[in-house]
Amino acid sequence: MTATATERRRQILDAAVRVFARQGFHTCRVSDIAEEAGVAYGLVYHYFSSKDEILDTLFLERWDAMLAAIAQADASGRPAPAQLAAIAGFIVDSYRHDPELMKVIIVEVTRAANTFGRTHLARIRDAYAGIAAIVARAQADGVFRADVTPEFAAQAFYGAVEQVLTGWIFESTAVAPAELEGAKRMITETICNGLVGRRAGDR
Amino acid sequence: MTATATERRRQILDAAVRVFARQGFHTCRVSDIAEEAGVAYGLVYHYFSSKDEILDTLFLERWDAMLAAIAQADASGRPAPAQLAAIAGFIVDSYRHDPELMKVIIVEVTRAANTFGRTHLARIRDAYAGIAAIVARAQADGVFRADVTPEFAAQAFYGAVEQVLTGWIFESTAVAPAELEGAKRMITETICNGLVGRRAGDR
Amino acid sequence: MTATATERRRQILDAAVRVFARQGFHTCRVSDIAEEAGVAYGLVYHYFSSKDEILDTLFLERWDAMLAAIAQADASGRPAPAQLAAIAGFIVDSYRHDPELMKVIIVEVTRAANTFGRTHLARIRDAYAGIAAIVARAQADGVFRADVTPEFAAQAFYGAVEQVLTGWIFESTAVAPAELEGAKRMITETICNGLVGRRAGDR
Amino acid sequence: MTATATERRRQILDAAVRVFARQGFHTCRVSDIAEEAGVAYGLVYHYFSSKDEILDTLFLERWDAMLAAIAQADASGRPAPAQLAAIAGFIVDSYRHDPELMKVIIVEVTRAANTFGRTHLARIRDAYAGIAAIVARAQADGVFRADVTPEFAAQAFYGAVEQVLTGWIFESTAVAPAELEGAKRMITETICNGLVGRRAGDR
DNA sequence: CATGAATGAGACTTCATTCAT
DNA sequence: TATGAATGAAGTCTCATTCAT
Repeated sequence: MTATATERRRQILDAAVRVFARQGFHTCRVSDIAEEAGVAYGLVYHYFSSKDEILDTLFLERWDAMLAAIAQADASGRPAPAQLAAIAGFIVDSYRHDPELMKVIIVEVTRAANTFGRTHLARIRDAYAGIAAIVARAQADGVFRADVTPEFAAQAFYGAVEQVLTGWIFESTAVAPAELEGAKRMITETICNGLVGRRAGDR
Repeated sequence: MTATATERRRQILDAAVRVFARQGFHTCRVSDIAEEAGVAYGLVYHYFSSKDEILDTLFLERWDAMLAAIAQADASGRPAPAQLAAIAGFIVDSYRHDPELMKVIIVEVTRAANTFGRTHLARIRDAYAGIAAIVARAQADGVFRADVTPEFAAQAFYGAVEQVLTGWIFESTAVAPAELEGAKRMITETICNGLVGRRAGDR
Repeated sequence: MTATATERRRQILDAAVRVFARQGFHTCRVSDIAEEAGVAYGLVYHYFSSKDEILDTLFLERWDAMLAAIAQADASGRPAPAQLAAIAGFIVDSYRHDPELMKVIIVEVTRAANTFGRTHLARIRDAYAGIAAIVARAQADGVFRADVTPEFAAQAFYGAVEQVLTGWIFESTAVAPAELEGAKRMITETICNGLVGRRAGDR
Repeated sequence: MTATATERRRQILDAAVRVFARQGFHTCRVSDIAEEAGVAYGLVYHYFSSKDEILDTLFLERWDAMLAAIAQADASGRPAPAQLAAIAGFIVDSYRHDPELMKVIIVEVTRAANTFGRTHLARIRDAYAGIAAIVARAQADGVFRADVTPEFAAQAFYGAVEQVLTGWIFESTAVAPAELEGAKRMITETICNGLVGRRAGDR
């Protein structure tokens, strides 16, 4: 049974995720990807025009899902904290589902200011803008304070999430499910209510 | 008048900052650094044993200052929010003073999970630990809530700060002083009191 | 209605002429030929054993016609200048009829001393020898001077013709019919009677 | 005793001539040139930015000498046939002095319509134009017939010369000095006075 | 006959590092 | 201390050819 073109592409993409995560984009060779995928060297170039395009593809696939998640949270009509919680949850679940892919995206793209980050800057900013929009609406509704700009709030929120993932990425061992779930709660808690304490609990 | 050995080293380091910031560590060549510094190619290797060592030196110089700032904040005896504000202020001021150096450190080291970030992992974690210690004490004093782990809080705080800097790094234009100052306030405000609102306003 | 095997071969050969002329033999890919012919990649290898064989075939087809034309001129019994004029005319008409094919043959074969020119050297020399034979007979008949060797004369004649074609080949625009006809006359005129002037005008 | 930069460049250029002549530009590898020159692979790229540039340099060096020879012939004030003889002589002597270089220039540049010939088209045409200018003046002076355009005459003359060299290039053995000298005479004789015979000899 | 995916050897070029002067 | 020529390993990408369907 032969693989279809789509399956072959996926086979190579999946192998690339593992190789990029393990060795880093710059350090790995295209031959590593081919070997990991179990295909001939040249076949990689049959499906992708360059090593760059493989990473671009991986990023765009996942980032579009991210943008969709943000859009969905925005459209859900739920309270802003719940919307932010949904976004943080989506990102953490993305990590739980495929930590290697998230490692690649964060390390090689969203934080690579001179290479892929620059290339995909507009797409990346779309995500920040989506989060900022949620914040802005909550401010207009009087739910969020107005003395923190929506753009700043979005950066702080997203930065906190990404840093938590980065912490996991730097660890050698797998992250316990409880820690993943705990992180979801703590991110939203921290960003929405702050380290000082919860408003709801006040009297 | 000939430059002293120390001055020559500094001359090369400063040139490296500009080149790394402009082109990225992997993309630039050692000859680019030499050219930017106005010295001969081989002289770079007289003062540094490798290209890596240049970046290592730049990182360690600055990161030690960062650790010192954290230690100083920790030892200041001020309230935890003020201590965190001091740290955020230190980082933002570092960016104001030398945005290229901060760009290099963030883009090429603290976020480079497969290369320099791995090399300097212990040092980087020292910073997180220092922040976490501040949080932990505040929790013990009942100033900070206890349902967010100090380690997590440190990640969130540092991640928010670094993401704000990353936003500036990705911009092509210089950041206005007012924005820098505003960021200092908003970081601490957001992390300590949350987006929902200030406790001080409650009664 | 399906194409016959012969038609398919021709279809591929004709496409190859256009591609070789446009991009050059070394620069084009077999896939370019297949695409130009509108057939599948692998089909080229069903009809030809290699890329080389395609060019070999194109050359031999045309060069055999050239040898036939020379032989026919030789056998015509007309005066040597008329025989040379017939050969020059044949070559120029070949260009008029299919400039791309002549470009390919000249650029990729007769002038490719290290590759195809070496392969087809014997065939190419047959043409020079045929022209030389005409000259030799004219010398024996006292019509042509004897202090220019027939081999040299053949080279000069053929070289002049090929250079004229090369001039056209290098031009981007089509050659006017009048220029083609003028060239026929001038080639023979120049080689037979020289630039100094026509014998007929002498007394 | 170390070689100067100029000597090293020359060493590589000379090696390239031998390799290009032996194997052809497309067939040889840069490593062949380095090996032939007895230098490290990378040094070739220290002196030349690409394989192409090596050939460009070789061509331009020689072609500029050719243009100078044509200009000098043109300015000599001698009769047109003597001027053409001087040019033919220069080219033949160039071949005698360095047959490999002339092989490379002819095979890889002046006849390479899709690659280097196209690149250097303007320079190549300068030579034809220089020869045409000599013819045109001779026509104006009534020395050359006017019913052959100067441009055509230049092509025929240059083509005859280049074809004679091509004949030598295709041979495996060295060309006898007598043949070289004979060629000089016969080229001019043929182009100026034609195969039919010399005007001067008429009565 | 026809298709186009699969193979893998090979070439150019880059550039960190060394070293002779 | 200073120079920049010299080294050569390594990597990306190309593309002729094969082959399973």
